[in-house]
Amino acid sequence: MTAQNPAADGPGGESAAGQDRKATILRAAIDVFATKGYHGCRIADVAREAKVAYGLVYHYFKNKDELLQSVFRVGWDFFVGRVKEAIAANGELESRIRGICDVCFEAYRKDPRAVRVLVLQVARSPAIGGRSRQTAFEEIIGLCTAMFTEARAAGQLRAGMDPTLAALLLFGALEMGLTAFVVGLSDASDPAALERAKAQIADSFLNGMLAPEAEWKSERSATRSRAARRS
Amino acid sequence: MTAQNPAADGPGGESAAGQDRKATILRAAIDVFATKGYHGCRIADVAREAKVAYGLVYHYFKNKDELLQSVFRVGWDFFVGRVKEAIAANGELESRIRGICDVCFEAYRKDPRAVRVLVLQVARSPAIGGRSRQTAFEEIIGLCTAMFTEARAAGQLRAGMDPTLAALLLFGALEMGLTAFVVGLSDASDPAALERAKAQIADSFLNGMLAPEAEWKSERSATRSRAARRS
DNA sequence: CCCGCGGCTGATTCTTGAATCAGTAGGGGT
DNA sequence: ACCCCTACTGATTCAAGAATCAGCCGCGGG
Repeated sequence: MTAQNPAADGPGGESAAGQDRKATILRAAIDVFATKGYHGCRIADVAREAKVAYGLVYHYFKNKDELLQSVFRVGWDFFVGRVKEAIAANGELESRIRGICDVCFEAYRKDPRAVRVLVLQVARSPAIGGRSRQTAFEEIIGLCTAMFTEARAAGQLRAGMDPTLAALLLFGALEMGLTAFVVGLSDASDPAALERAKAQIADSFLNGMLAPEAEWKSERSATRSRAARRS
Repeated sequence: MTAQNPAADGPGGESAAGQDRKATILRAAIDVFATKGYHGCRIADVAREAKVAYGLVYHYFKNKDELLQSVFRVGWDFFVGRVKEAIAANGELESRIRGICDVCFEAYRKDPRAVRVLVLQVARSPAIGGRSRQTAFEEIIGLCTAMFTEARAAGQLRAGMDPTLAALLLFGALEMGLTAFVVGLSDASDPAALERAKAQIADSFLNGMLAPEAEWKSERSATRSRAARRS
């Protein structure tokens, strides 16, 4: 008992301390979902992890589903934002792809738990997240499809390659690569292993995806990538 | 009580009928899990789908989890078997890969529901299936890792490519490709779309994975895939 | 004919855990 | 001084649905 909250704001204003607590709960939710899974945990677990009263969770979140929803939205929006940046920051297809790989692996390095939740819990699961999962999925795929469509127009895609399928395969490769770490099949504690995996995913994806030299129109800057490919 | 007698066969009725019922329930479980998900359905749904009394489900399966376990084991064993065949039936890396792609897409064509359950429900999920998920995952990946290791020894792998990672990427691509259909992002009702996707997955994977001509020792038969790449 | 046995039934019981709610604390406005 | 509003608490309530169990039905054998 004894609600020990030294900070409270005036009426009508949002309490900074309140946002603090909310963030704590969100964080705890990520950790608990990551270890026990959405269905495998109780709200009590989240409350305990956050060191917060059971009821407070319901003070900030309508129900368990909204909690998951929030975890997802925060994590996903961040991720999508980073991917957009990676695309915008690079003009060339290869560096864009590598940028996207960077974003994924960096996210995992920085917060494996969160990635685990996104990859393992939300991404797959019919009921969980309702329509937002489907939407989110299409959000990223659409983003990258556009990128690949542009690349194809520039003649950079292997002939006959569907841009949407290209987008799917990129994330398929990334997701499975990350899953290996998440699931413990690869050694996540070794940063070098992460780097190696990242590089190899990008390499194998690119070299299968880039059109062969012969067909390049290349009004773009002369690509060093050609040289890289050779070796 | 607990009628756990496997050797018992009814007089005229035959225990074959019993196996029949059990199979019916298993089939119903696949369909229900596929549409509503493991957590999203009740045993009553399975019973209704199987047109069987509620209690009979518990007559044949200890509990809900064992039901899922059975669904998984049956489906997965079949799948792994087919993959083994595909590897054994072909001597060359490229045809083996294409064979594996065939198996996956054929399985989907034949029984989308079952694939859906394997891909969406069991594959990801910490609690579900307990340790069997982990094991099963390693089963396939190990199988293919061996294949790629062999290929690398023969100089067919791009330099520096890790066999396990190669295995992961192959299934990452396949799984995501299939997911697109499962989730409705691609048109599953169009058989041509399936064929196209299958071919493109194999192509993009192979052309990124096969070592470039220059580095080939090639005691193996010259692959037409080289020519395909050119065009 | 009746006894028992095994496949089978589905209402009943029991567990779990989500969500509620009556209430405390304390601060700031009036 | 009072009031009220927001943050917060955790025992209590309640529904869902997993698992049980008391018993039926039809047959074959004694």
